[in-house]
Amino acid sequence: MIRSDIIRGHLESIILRLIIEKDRYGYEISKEISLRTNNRFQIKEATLYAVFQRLEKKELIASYIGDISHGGRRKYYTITTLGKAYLKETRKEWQETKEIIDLFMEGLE
Amino acid sequence: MIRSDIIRGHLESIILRLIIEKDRYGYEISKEISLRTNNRFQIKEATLYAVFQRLEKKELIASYIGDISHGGRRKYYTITTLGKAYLKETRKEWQETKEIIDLFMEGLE
DNA sequence: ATAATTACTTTGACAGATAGAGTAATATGC
DNA sequence: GCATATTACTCTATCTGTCAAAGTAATTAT
Repeated sequence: MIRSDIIRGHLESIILRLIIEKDRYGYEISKEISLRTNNRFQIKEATLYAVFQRLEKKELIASYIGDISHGGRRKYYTITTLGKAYLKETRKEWQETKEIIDLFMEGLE
Repeated sequence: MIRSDIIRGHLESIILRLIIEKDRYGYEISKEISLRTNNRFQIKEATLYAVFQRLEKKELIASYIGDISHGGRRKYYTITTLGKAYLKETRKEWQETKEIIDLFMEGLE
């Protein structure tokens, strides 16, 4: 399992990325992250819902109550125009971050 | 300037990397980071010295007082065997982190 | 029935980053 | 000679993000 300090700062992007593909609900996103990373990273529930709150407050996502299947009522999230712009921005930032960290992680042996 | 949440988790590695090249003191490391990143990242003083404390506590570095030139007395840091091993480990971890985040940052448009 | 699974929420604690203020010595400009 | 800048480190208080833990609630499987 990858350390959370390392993923920290990318959680918003990861979640936005999954929501831009289609509207999704929390539990689904949690499972999808585990699936795509082969369990190398698992988001904790409390963290996930905290991120949702932040994103919604910043109006990068919006939510609506969906159907109540398989137990709990699902709360779906959809990305806003602002959210799409933000995601695009973070993708650029990620490229730059890689460059910078590689400066220190590469070379030497 | 790159967000600190994104560098968080790599600070220890960055500092160890600079110290493995040669013994260095705090102020020097701070300047060196700004220099190598073209000011795209600057470590804050308080952060730097907090990292030193953590690293020393974990015995990844050791320190000694150096000559008192240009003002304040310099405190030099040197990497330990444990620190070298740790650094090697984090380099592997960084490769994996890139893979994982790229999973979400690539594709799509 | 009851256990497991799906699904979301809230609270409190903790770790790491950092602003801000302080200490202290040397170097530079006038 | 004196003020200011620069070098160099330290400490405290605060903020933010992560997450353990516990709870609520409905559905599905045994």
